[in-house]
Amino acid sequence: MGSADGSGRALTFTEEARRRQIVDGTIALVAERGHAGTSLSGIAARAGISKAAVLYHFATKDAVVEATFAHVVEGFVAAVGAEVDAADGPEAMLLAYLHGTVGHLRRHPEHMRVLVEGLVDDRRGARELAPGAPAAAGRWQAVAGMLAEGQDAGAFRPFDTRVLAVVIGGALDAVVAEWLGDPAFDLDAATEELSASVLRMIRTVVSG
Amino acid sequence: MGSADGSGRALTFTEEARRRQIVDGTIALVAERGHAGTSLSGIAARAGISKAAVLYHFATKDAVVEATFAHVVEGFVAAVGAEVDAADGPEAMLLAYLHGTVGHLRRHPEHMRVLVEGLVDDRRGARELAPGAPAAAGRWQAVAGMLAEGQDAGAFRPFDTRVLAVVIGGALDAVVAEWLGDPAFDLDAATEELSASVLRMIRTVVSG
Amino acid sequence: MGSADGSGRALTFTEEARRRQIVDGTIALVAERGHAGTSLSGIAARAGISKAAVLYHFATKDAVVEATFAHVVEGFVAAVGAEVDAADGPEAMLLAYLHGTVGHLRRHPEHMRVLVEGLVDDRRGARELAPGAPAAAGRWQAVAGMLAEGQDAGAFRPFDTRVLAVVIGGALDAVVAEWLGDPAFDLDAATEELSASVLRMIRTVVSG
Amino acid sequence: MGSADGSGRALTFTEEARRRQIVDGTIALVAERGHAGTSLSGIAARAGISKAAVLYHFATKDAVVEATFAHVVEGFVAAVGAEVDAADGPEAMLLAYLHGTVGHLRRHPEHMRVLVEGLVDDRRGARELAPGAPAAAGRWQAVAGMLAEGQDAGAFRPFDTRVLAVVIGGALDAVVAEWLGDPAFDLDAATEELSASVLRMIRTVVSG
DNA sequence: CATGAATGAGTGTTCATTCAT
DNA sequence: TATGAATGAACACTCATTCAT
Repeated sequence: MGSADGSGRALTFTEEARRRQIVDGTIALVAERGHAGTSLSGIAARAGISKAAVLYHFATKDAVVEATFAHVVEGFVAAVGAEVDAADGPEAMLLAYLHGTVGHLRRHPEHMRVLVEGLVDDRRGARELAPGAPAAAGRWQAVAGMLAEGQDAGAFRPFDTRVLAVVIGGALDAVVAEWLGDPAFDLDAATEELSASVLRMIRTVVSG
Repeated sequence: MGSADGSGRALTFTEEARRRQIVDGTIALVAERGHAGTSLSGIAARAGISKAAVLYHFATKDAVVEATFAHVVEGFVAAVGAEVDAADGPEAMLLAYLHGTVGHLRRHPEHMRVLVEGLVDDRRGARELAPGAPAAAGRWQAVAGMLAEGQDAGAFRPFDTRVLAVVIGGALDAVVAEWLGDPAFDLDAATEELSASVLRMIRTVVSG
Repeated sequence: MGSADGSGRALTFTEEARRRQIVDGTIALVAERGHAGTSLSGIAARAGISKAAVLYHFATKDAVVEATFAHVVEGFVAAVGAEVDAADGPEAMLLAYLHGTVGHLRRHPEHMRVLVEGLVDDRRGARELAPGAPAAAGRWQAVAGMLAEGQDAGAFRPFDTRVLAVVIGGALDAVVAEWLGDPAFDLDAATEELSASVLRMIRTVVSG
Repeated sequence: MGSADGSGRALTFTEEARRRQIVDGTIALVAERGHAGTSLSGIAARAGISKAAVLYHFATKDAVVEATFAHVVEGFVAAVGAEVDAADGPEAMLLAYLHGTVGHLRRHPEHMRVLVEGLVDDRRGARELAPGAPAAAGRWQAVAGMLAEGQDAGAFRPFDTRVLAVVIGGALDAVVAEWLGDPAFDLDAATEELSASVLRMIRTVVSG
């Protein structure tokens, strides 16, 4: 059955390297053709190994996709988390989140599609990446947390934190997606505009 | 050859009914499984007819998908357009757009996924619904127009209209998507919150 | 069941006209795309009527093909037969056959492919036009007859008439086919060369 | 991706064997039902493997057909070429060609149809075996060469070599086809008669 | 540790044919 | 007399998966 089990046994160094190679190929492929256009043989070709080899390391194509998603999310959380942690106060944290997200995705545009096409149950019960569905239900829970903190500190006006997290998150995603679809789109300026708009949304006092 | 021509000749009543039946089935299927999970046989089964019968009416699976997309967009534009047209002034129009969109999608939740997975040219030149891509490049152009009008009228502060259209559109989509993923989500309250937030974003003067 | 029966009932004038229209379309289509590329809908489109209408007049696609073949053979036999009948003596008749065939096919190049792809039993027992098979077994029986006459008259040397009929027929077909494949091929000159060669083959005395 | 690449890498022994098995099945099928009646599933069934397995080894059905054609031509050219090369002088070479062809096709009657249905570009640009078309335009170019040599040597009378090559080739094909359609046909006697007739056609001096 | 070989289920599409009208 | 509507069977091809080696 190979080593693609969930037994928790430590992976060898080579093993780990192969998995990375496969995951990286998957990211690139999804970025190019979307999830629907990403076949196992495509992944294998990208990684320079055989289809069977991929399944030796991952048991299932779905497992590859899940691992890829996990890897991307992990990187995202780490990068943005670091920036957020370095910020002081709810507002600075929120801005750090916005800038951190944009910065990370600008550095890794191939991660965008993997990230945005959330995990969803398809008809066969298998898990599949699909669009238009809220990824993992709580994609913007971190944002909601910051908003709540800001409210507690009296810096933000009263509002439903879940709703505003969704609003801010959706706006953020849309801005990055716009840039992805049209590289001429000025992402920096847009991020500034977004930040300003978000502050207006949440601040208790807004000055012209 | 069937009647799946583009000759513009008027369709018979029965023909029109069958096409609707097929399009409706496709909408339902896309809502359930997404575009990637929507096969011709699935569509046929949904409509209670054979695969060949679907292709008798539509020449190609792509034609079915395109017709479905067109039908959904048409309905959306008609519904929201009517509400917007009935509104007075840029701000009212924008709010009408928000409420109109939410209202329409609440009445037709199955339309959401068809709408959000925009038409995109895939690698083989064929047209295919794909996620994460700004549908038809100008999905929020109407919003941008209202924003520009509001600025001209001096009611809105200065900002890049394209960027704010994207921000507002993204937020709107996200709110509806959240409700779709969790029917317990209070869509009405969220829409109010969204409206208030959007007004704060764009108004020259913001009061409490 | 329509009128496509073999009851021998006289066909109405309109009926006859429709059948001709269908047969003519089939000839054109076979000439363009070969038998394999000739579908019922192609035939119908060519004739400007519906698929069902074709089958109203012909019961079966195979029947259309057979009728087409019969029509073409009939025309061929009539044309060449007339020229042969007008000739005097076995040698003149044979030359008339060669020139008659070439002339007829030059006037009706679309008939060539219908003629050359002989009738053959395919796997399902249905009759189908297929290449490389001797059409109707006795395609060159007429030639064999002339050869026998010439031998009886002492004008031709002794040889197996069936074999030489096959040889002459094959050569004739090949010459016409060459012209069909390359219109620059000088068919008149080739026919002269063919005639001269055939005479050398069969004459008792050969001069020069 | 299978091994159906054109990379020129050497094929494994087993791989080569499978390909032969598939090609042989295709030859048999074409002989039985003609190219039009030769489907991928037919080929697979003949080879005792699944459709997918055939496509594992050959990328495309067209590739199977092309490989089959190439294999048959190769065998034909090798066999006839050897006999021709062993002959001395244009006349002997020509006779060797006739006897070589007949002998080879008698030993491999299934090759006839593959050989005679030449490679032709069909309307969709794909390559397909089609009837009635001069295979590869120069199917009898070798014959034309021998005829020219004979003329240069003064052994053959003057004539257009292309035309006589077509005539001789057509006659040869027809003789073999006649035998194929009727095994009772005495192929040896026919070949002798053909040879004699051809010599009469081309020799400067004809005796008796 | 990795692969070549194979497969069954499924893809969209074409085809000749049927039948109610 | 003709057709619009529908269909089942077949078509070439793709896919994720299995398994002996």
